[in-house]
Amino acid sequence: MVRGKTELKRIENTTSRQVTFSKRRAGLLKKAYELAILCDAEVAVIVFSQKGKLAEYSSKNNILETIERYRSYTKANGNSNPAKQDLKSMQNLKEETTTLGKRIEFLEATKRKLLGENLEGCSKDELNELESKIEKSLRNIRLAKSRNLADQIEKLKETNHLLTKENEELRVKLHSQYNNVVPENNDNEDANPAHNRVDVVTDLSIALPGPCLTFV
Amino acid sequence: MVRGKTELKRIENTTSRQVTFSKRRAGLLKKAYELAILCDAEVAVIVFSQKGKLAEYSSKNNILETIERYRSYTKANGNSNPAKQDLKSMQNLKEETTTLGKRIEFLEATKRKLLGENLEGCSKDELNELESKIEKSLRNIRLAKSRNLADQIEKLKETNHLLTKENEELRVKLHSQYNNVVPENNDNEDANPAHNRVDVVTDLSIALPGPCLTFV
DNA sequence: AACTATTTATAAGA
DNA sequence: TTCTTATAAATAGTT
Repeated sequence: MVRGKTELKRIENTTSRQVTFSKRRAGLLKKAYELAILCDAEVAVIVFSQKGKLAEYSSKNNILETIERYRSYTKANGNSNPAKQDLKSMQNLKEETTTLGKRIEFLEATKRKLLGENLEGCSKDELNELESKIEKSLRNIRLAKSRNLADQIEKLKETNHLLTKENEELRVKLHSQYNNVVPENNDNEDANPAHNRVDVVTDLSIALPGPCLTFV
Repeated sequence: MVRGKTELKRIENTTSRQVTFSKRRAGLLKKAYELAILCDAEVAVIVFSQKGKLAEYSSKNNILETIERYRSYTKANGNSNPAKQDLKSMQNLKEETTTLGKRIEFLEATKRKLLGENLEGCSKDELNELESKIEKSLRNIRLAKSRNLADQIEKLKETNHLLTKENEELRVKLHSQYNNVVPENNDNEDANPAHNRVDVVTDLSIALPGPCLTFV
């Protein structure tokens, strides 16, 4: 690898993954070829791209020879269930994979354009359309973010409300049981009621035995 | 290869052939592994040494999976007896369409998100990431638009320049052949030189017989 | 198995 | 896709 060594993990960018795939596939097949020639070895390589495209290398005339040798070697043969299938449905399935492959290609191209990549071939009209789509998308995303924040605030308020109520109840309870232990806090300089509540709870945890409320 | 590049032919010295085999076999398997990881490809490698020792690499749990996929792929391409087909191949093809279908589903979901649709299930982090991607995309699209416009302007200027020259030549020609027919236009009130040129050409088409310049 | 001088492979950019 | 180029990786011959 080169130009800042690559980490050994899936390349996320589709384009560069495909380019790297082409190059490395060629490299792998070349290495296989050299190994076979230089060392007189029997070598078979099978590669399927993500789109399902096949590439292969075989030092034999037919790669199936090597595969058969492999089967014998591993004694894993003896499968070959000779149940037969209809040619027509086979062809249909093959056509289907082709169709699906094309759709994947198309979707990947669309995705790249939406991400603002590979825009070289786009006409003015295409660019304008793309721009308005992306602007709309951005509005939607920001809307979703706002909603997300609003929801969060709503939930926090609710929690806050519940806590306040609970707190109030506790305070009342305390007041009735330990009439003179809990300070009224009327003179407390901190005007933030939340702080007052925390103070009360803290006092509670000191004043009362057993489990107590804590804020997590 | 190194230290005076090796010729691509069988290494005759047995020892060095074996040593080279070990090194290169390791290299080949490593390359296969990297290709599978980096490019998310399905790779199978089988190597038999001259002594018949087996080495293999497979990106799947079992190399037979890839071998079966290979069989299906080549059969589906019509490389085998068209009358009968193998059940296994059929199953593999079905699996393949399922895999491709899943990828399509994923790509379509990605596309919808990029278009700002179906954002309900997104977390805050997802939304932020999406937003920055889309902002980047918008910048790229606008850049492409600017380039597009700049190109257009450049081309128009060029055309303009050519037309001006052509026009000038025609005017000279006219002047020499019909000395008194073409007006000098010195008193023309329109200060726009482009308009002057069009006037001249228009005059030309009226004054002369035969084919004339037209602007398309 | 290590070393190291060179050749190869290849990532990024055009 | 193909070309170029800078740099990482592979490896032939040696120890």
